[in-house]
Amino acid sequence: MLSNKAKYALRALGYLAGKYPGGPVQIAEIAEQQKIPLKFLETILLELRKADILLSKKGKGGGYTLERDPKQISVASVIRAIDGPISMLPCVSLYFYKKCDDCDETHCSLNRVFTDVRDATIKVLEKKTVRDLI
Amino acid sequence: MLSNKAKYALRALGYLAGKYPGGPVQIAEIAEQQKIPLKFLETILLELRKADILLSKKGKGGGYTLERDPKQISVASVIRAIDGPISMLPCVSLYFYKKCDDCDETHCSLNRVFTDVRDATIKVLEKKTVRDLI
DNA sequence: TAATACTCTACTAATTTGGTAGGATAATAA
DNA sequence: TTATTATCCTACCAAATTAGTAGAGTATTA
Repeated sequence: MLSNKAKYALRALGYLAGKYPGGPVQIAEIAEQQKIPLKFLETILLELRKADILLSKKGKGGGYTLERDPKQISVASVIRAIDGPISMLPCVSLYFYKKCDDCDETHCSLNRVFTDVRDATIKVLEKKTVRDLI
Repeated sequence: MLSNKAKYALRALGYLAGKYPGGPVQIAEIAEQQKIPLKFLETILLELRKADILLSKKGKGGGYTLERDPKQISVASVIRAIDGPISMLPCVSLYFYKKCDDCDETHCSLNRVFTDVRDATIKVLEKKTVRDLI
């Protein structure tokens, strides 16, 4: 399951995609329009900026904009930035790999099964973009 | 991510599949062979029995056996029994559906995206069985 | 009737989730 | 230069979930 945080992130990005290209949009506007708690959204957008998904501008007339065209931002990258791994097991994760301590991966049947699951899931999530969230 | 509990469940079922068909296998044997905490495994196997995945027999010579042929037990059904939903959003879940309170599903873009993700993931998980976990 | 092995309820500690508070910093404009 | 705007950042907190453990109860068999 996606966390609430990731859901908010995707909703916020969909909103920004709807305004792309265009000037900076303020957190407060996104929070109000998408009904997301303002302070929570602050921390979320900050993370998305650190993940090179958003650009920010401070001061009057400031706000957030997408770092690039909505079609170039995959849903997979957003989930990874907020929730971390997409895979169902650490030992099959591409971006958050972690060795199992109690199995040999070349022979582990769980590893084999969940590698296939990962491939199927990620194939869809890499193809879907923020453009699809408008 | 799968919970530890689900991982243990799958490992235990893989072990039982390796002995199928055959007499009852005791919790203690599974726990030792698969290095799963005994008392934790007790609660897990109980849940799998209640989900009609395992049969149990009490008393001397008792233990657990698969309820049916390993090929007839999907990995999807095991995950659902232990962790619950496989989908990434409650509003696209087939077995654990829950309405979003803040979006109209027929028009919600998140719903559309994660329905496709669900279909891809579940297609694999329904095809994989406990037989693949031996 | 004693031993075996699952059953069940309840409890606990650690981690994660879903936020909030409040001040710091940077940009703009009067 | 100073007020205003809006993001940045650290720290905190409560509730929920996860990962187990404890211990007594029940059914089966020999």
